[in-house]
Amino acid sequence: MQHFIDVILPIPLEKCFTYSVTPSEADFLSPGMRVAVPFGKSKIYTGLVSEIHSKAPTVYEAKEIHQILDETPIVNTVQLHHWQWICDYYMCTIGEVLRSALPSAFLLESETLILKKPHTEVDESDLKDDEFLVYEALQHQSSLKVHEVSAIIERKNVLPVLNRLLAKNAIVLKEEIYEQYRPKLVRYVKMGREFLSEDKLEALLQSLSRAPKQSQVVLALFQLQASSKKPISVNDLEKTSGGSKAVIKSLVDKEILEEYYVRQDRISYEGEGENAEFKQLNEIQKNALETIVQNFEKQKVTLLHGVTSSGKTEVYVELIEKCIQTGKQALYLLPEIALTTQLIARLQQYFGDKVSVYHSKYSSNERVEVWNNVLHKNPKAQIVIGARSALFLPFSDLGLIIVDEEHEGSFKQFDPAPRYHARDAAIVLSRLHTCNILLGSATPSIETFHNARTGKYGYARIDRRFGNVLMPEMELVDLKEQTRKRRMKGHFSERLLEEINESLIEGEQIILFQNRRGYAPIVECTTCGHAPQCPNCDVSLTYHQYRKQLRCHYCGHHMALQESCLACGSATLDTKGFGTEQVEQELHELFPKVKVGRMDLDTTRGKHAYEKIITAFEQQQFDVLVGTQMLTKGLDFRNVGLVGIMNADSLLNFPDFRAHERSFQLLTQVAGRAGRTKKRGRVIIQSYNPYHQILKQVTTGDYAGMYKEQIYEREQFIYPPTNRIIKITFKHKEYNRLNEAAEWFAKSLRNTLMSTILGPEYPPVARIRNQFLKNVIVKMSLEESISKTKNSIKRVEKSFNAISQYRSVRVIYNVDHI
DNA sequence: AGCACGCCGACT
DNA sequence: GTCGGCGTGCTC
Repeated sequence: MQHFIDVILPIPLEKCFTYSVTPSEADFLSPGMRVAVPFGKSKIYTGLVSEIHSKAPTVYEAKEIHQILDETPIVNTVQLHHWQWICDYYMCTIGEVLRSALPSAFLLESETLILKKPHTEVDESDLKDDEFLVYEALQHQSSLKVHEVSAIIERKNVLPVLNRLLAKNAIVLKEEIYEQYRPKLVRYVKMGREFLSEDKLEALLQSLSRAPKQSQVVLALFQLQASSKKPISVNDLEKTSGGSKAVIKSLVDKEILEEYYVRQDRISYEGEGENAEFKQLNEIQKNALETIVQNFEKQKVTLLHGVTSSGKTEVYVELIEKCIQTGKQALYLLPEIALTTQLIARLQQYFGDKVSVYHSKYSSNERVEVWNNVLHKNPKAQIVIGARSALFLPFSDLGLIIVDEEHEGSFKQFDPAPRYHARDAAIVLSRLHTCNILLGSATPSIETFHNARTGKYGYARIDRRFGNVLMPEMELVDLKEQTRKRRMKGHFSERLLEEINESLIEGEQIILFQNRRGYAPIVECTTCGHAPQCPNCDVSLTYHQYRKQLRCHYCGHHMALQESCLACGSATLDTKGFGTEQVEQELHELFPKVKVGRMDLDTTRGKHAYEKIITAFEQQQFDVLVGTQMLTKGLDFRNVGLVGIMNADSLLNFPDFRAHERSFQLLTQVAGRAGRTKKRGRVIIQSYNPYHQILKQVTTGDYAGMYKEQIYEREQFIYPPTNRIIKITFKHKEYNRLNEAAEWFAKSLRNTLMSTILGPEYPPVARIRNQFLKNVIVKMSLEESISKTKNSIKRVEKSFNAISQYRSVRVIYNVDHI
């Protein structure tokens, strides 16, 4: 009987690929193991075995696999089911899910090697110049890589040359794959066996009397060995002995020292271990915990709705403790930016080295280690705290998932596919594991709160801050009036300045929030009205003062700021709008002595920049922190007495059905940074529209009112949660072709679907990186079958792709888009 | 997604 | 005349 395997390849293709295997391979393999398989003319890819069977494909000859890469599966069957759900629900291919789920070091790709053909003589005069160069290089080196060849002949396209050399019988090609994961090895040394006794050592030191450095190293090593049983790394020896690497090496060469390697984990917790006492929960927290546990017993997804700084984390800690006591694994999901060292350190204090962290700032090798620890149920990874991609780890026995800051839009992956929502995918995962899941937020998303209201989810509430700290006092400032009365200094109202002054006198710190980075989003000529635009995108360029640059926030295009207008030549340039840089600068002018820090994408570029700013602010190295959204997430600063929102309108006027919900959440969260200790914090919200309903609801903490109004609007205008939406984006570099294609698609959808179809419409930024964009939104009632509708959409896409002018237009699905 | 194949302009 | 541009089609 012939044997075959179905393989998932990390490429965006609907089809499954079948390869043939030998009986013994079929016996050895099981789903979830990686195999290297030939794909296309020459490439070798890593794929994942999804099924082993004996149904021979009918329309093609299955290729044989190249090699088996794993001894045991690295992905379990629960994961495969979960991935299948993700690709079905979010309308992408399982290959795309695979690609984003596995750490990249697991996905090896082949590299073509060029070798000299053995036992053949080539007439060198027969070779052209560049061919000769390659041939010549191969006389000295056994093999060349493609990029090395391209360096030798100083050209990008090397294939013609290689093909000619192949034809002339001078070279052969070989595909090679490499394991990318390398364990970290640490070099240790010990005394050679012969010199272990005291007298031997003496003799040795005698013989080294003319090599003072070497004897110094030997002595140091001897002392180190005597003082502790621990192995001694080369680095340690180098430091204590003062001898260089070369000295140590020569000792090793003389076999006086013996070196050996030990595999070391890249990520390990060096702290004291579980030393921190669990904080005693207060009555309200206890009640919440009890409600949660009751809901868990009913196997319900549960929402923990606790105001900012109400001590949700302590409740999580209790639940995690309960979970790990049963020997099960726990997953704690957070938005990327909320994964701060503050929080991680806190959890490590409670759970010691049982905590592993997993997120995008980790290198691929580090991720492989966490993956393997989870896979082997290593106690080190019994608790995983991570960003959305931690959802893909190979949990086999999950007991609890916590999705903290559940309302955060960044849980939804935007680009590339799979465009999944980590909260919703986590709920599905919890079902597959029959495990408990808790969603936590101070400002739940309308969706989640709706589910709690209708009884689908359990609901627990903490409506008081921990330690009975009062909610901050909020005040709205009317910018219109302030401007009319000429009470503004730059972008600061009189009230805000008063409060800043008072806080500074009190020695409290201040956070100022402005949801825009750079100095000003528009530079405009007051003579002719010209404003520099990005050549690749339909946006005006933002002025960044620190480099005197105009930058595009969509494609990264930048140019120097011109002294005079590029259109009319006059020097009457003015800026419109303002960003964090300008707030920072005005502060410097208004309060020359005050130290100001800024936290936005521009100041947090480096790997640890983010941490540095937070620590510096924590240690009160500056008094004021100006920043964007980043400030809102899970930061816990003790000494902040005042939060100022420079301009709330930029949030409220966002052209999006979630703008109001998001404004409420963002403003409430920023405000929550104020007064987290005994003294009541103050919040000043500046707005041109202070009577806006949402602002009123923020200041009175009226979540219920906000929910009631929003849910009514969502129902009226056919949006989630009372309906479902799928956004389809079309992308192409030709304006006309895109329009025609999008129109065609929308028309076909209207003909085939019951659903409401919106558009096609241009998004607010209609061109990015020279690609025009157009959106169609499919709105479905909850009664419609999602899978049927999705299938119909896929069928429309098929006929769409059959039209040759349209085929090059990219179609991007975004299910439940944020 | 890659990558080969194939057809057209701009250069040694 | 070749080199290299990117449109089109295929990958078990």
